[in-house]
Amino acid sequence: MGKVTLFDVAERAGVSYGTVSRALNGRWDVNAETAARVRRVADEMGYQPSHAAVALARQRTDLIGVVFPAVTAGFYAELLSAISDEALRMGKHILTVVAASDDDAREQLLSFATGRRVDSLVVMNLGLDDVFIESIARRGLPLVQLDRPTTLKGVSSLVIDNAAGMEQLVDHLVAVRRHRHVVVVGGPHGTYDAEERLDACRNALLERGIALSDEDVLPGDFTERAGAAAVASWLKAGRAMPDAWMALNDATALGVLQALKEQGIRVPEDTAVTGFDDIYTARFVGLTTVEVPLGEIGAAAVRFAVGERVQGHMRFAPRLVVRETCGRSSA
Amino acid sequence: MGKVTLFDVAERAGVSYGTVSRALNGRWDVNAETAARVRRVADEMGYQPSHAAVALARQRTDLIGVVFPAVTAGFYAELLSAISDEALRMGKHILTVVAASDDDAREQLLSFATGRRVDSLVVMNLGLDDVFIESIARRGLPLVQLDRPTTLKGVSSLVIDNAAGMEQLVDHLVAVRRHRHVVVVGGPHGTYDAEERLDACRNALLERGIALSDEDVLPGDFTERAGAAAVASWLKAGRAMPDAWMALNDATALGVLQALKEQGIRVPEDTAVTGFDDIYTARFVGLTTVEVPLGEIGAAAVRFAVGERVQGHMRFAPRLVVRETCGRSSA
DNA sequence: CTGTTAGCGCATTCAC
DNA sequence: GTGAATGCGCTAACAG
Repeated sequence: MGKVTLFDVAERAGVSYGTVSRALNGRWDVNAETAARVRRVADEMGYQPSHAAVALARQRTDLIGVVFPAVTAGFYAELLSAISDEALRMGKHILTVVAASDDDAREQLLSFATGRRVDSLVVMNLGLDDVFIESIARRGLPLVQLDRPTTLKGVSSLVIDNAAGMEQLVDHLVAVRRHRHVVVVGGPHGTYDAEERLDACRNALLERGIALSDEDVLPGDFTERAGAAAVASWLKAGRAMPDAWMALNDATALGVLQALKEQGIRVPEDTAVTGFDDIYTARFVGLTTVEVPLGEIGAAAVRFAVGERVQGHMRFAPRLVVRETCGRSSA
Repeated sequence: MGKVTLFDVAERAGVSYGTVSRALNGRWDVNAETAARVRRVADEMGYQPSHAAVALARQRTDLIGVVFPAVTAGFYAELLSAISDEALRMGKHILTVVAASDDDAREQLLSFATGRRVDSLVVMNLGLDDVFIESIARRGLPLVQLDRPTTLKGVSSLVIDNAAGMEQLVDHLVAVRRHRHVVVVGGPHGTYDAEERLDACRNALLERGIALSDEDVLPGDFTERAGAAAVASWLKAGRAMPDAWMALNDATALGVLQALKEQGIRVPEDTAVTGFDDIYTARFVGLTTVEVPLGEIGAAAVRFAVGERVQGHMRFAPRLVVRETCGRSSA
């Protein structure tokens, strides 16, 4: 119950509390014997430094702010787990904010920056523009961005190698059977991942001799609903079922699959479906997709967040996960 | 860039910084005019109080520690979202720890308690015994437990009304078609939810004239693997396919469904399957289950965590979600 | 109502 | 090596 302070330990150990501070922080200029004794006493008394006091004195909170949007909370579970893990390993903690809206996110980030609430920030998919990002980075907080590459000063970025992922998917598609006509369901306009995936997809297909016409690219927003809507609109337009549906993320693919199923269209017999991300649900619907190494990304994010090297960039390659929605290679 | 302090504001506003503190904290004993001016100046200067200093002076961190196990991280996404939301609304923040193991969790909790890292704690499914829980609650931190009821002093508990959930499930099962033989796949031994659900299930079935023999209760641990294993062992034992499989949580049900599918056993034609929780994946496999109001629970958790009323108990009723795994009522 | 004065618990110069 | 003295930025109790 009694909160043990540095002072208490000092008294009990028969030294001044300055010495205790040094001993406990493992500094070189302390008599080894004294240090050992102090350490023992502190241990016996169950001493734990007050984070608030340390933070105030040292101007450092040991807190990493992690901000992500509510809509896709499930997707970030593994990432959060990895971040928390690595943070603990480094003696830091995670202050999580699930932002209900992009505006909320901005407000929180701003408050974090000026209020010195955290030491560094990890953000993702919040629709933040460079001007804003920079304005907060300039406040001195190292910032790690997980949704797109950046060259801003003081901000690091960890991104997915979307092209590599798409190529694996297309390779698999053509390897497994002949595909002449594929349609893709896109993601939110203006977001890096959505656009890069679309481009990569288009290129990869073209290399295999499959052209993507404008009508073959359906609008989407990375949600299941958009996937289902895409199928519905396609059917309503009376167009022939394509050989494959390529969704730019798994959530969309799930929507596509569900809509297809409701229409009695069999997968993979009548058409194929691919996703991107390999979320938890994917395996239960047999979705063929590419797995994004969230664990590695999370760990790297923390390292960049706490690292002295305030700036860095990494690209993570996804890995193909073959399940049933494209059929199995007969090769 | 320049960190604005109370002192700066005071100087600029021409008052002492004690007054600024009072004005900004909206205390009654300040001249309305002065307060307004101070507030305006603070605003202009972009003043933000230093959390560390406030925490130290006020002995309060405005932080709620949320600790949950990594294994089921996905399940907590919505809960975390709700908690974060309500916390923000109350001017608090969430310090999230995804504990890799129960031992990690204990260590963190202990450190939180003695190090005054957070003001209160929300914990769930960490395999913590009462002795431990009490030892940390006694340290003065309000504790909200989300996995089982408790009568410990200083700790609140929010639990699911498992009996209500099971009854709805069983009701649905018998309403939709005749069921004579049902088998259930259990959860981790010794956990409240697992045991209460099993009891409730047994009772609910008995009331409808369906008895559960010992062989009809398969061991499990709330994972997909356990669900699949249960089916496998059942089949290996050469026993006849039951009319229904009741899994005590959704993850288990997913495993059951998958194993069944691999064996070519159709659902719901050949047998029915039920779950519990209504996780995100459930809808994509058409799982009939009960939905746990995670949003409400999360919000309530925060309220208990920050509330002056340090102790409280609530029970949340799940809601039946009918999909396909039991067939549709022909009524 | 407002200015002054102690702490809050610790890190970190300085002297000794 | 170790003790004493400052300061981190703010709250709160105290005088005026």
